[in-house]
Amino acid sequence: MFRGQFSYSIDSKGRISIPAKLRKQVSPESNETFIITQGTAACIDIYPLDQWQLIEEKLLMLNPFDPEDAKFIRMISQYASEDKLDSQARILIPQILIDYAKIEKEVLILGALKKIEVWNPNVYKEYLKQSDETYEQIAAKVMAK
Amino acid sequence: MFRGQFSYSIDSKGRISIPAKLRKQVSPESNETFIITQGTAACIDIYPLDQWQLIEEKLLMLNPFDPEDAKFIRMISQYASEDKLDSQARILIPQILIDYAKIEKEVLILGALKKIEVWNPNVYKEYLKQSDETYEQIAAKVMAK
DNA sequence: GTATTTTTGGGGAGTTGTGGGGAATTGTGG
DNA sequence: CCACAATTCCCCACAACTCCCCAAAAATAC
Repeated sequence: MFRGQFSYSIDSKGRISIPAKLRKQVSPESNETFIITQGTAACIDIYPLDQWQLIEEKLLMLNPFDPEDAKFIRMISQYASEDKLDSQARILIPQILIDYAKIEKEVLILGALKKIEVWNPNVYKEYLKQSDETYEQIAAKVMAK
Repeated sequence: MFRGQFSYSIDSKGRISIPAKLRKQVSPESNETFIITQGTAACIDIYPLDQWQLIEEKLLMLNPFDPEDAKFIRMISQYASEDKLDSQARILIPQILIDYAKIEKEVLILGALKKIEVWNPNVYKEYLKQSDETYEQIAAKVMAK
């Protein structure tokens, strides 16, 4: 399970180191392979291979000849790219996702249970501000389920 | 499994390179052979041979004397053409499909799980706009299943 | 304070994407 | 059956990009 936040940087080739603490949580089955994709928020999501396969299983149950299902498949697949860590434990982020998440130099890496999120630190700050509800209120609501 | 999007171009002879990342996902049984056919959306579908054979199995179970079944069989078969990659990993797209998908010079290649789709980038942009739902909403719906 | 691990930077070989020449094949009309 | 045109197929070439490796700097552990 991924936890915590880390301030890192992205280099001129679009690579980001995966923090050592997070790396240790990745299951060996994933074999240092990750799927990088568009986050549902304004960030980049990084899934270990085994976690992503759970998502793909659901996509495979859809009917590709149904227009609506086909659209889901396109929207979810279009930004997904697979990559292995290089010998320095870095991962290459596709330019299209760097643009989507408005990432420049500094990045904020968040451990989010089953996945890892990569944010522009300023965008994340704004995102937290947007909500009218406090952490306390949100917690009460979510944890009541 | 095919994933991701790639901006490529079609050359004056109607050939398109299959992105290396997608090529690596093709099973060896398909032996670099693909079926190119009309997509159900405004695009061109490219199936590796082994995947296409699965579709043909389903088509064979249809009743060719049922008017609706027969029509579907005609429509999906009429433009289907088989081709192998050339030594530069390109395939030739039949002119009739280039016209159907309104492809000019730039093409957007989408990995869509079991098949590869080829779009005119502008047509695809319009197609995505038609949806009222955001990526976030669609993801929530699919993953709830 | 030293040794090890972790993060960041960059050079260079190999692969990939694009363009086009020319031989072989196909189809058409005489 | 042959000649011609058009198309298809196979090959070579090159620029751009990727990926792999080495290495320094910083942080952490001992």
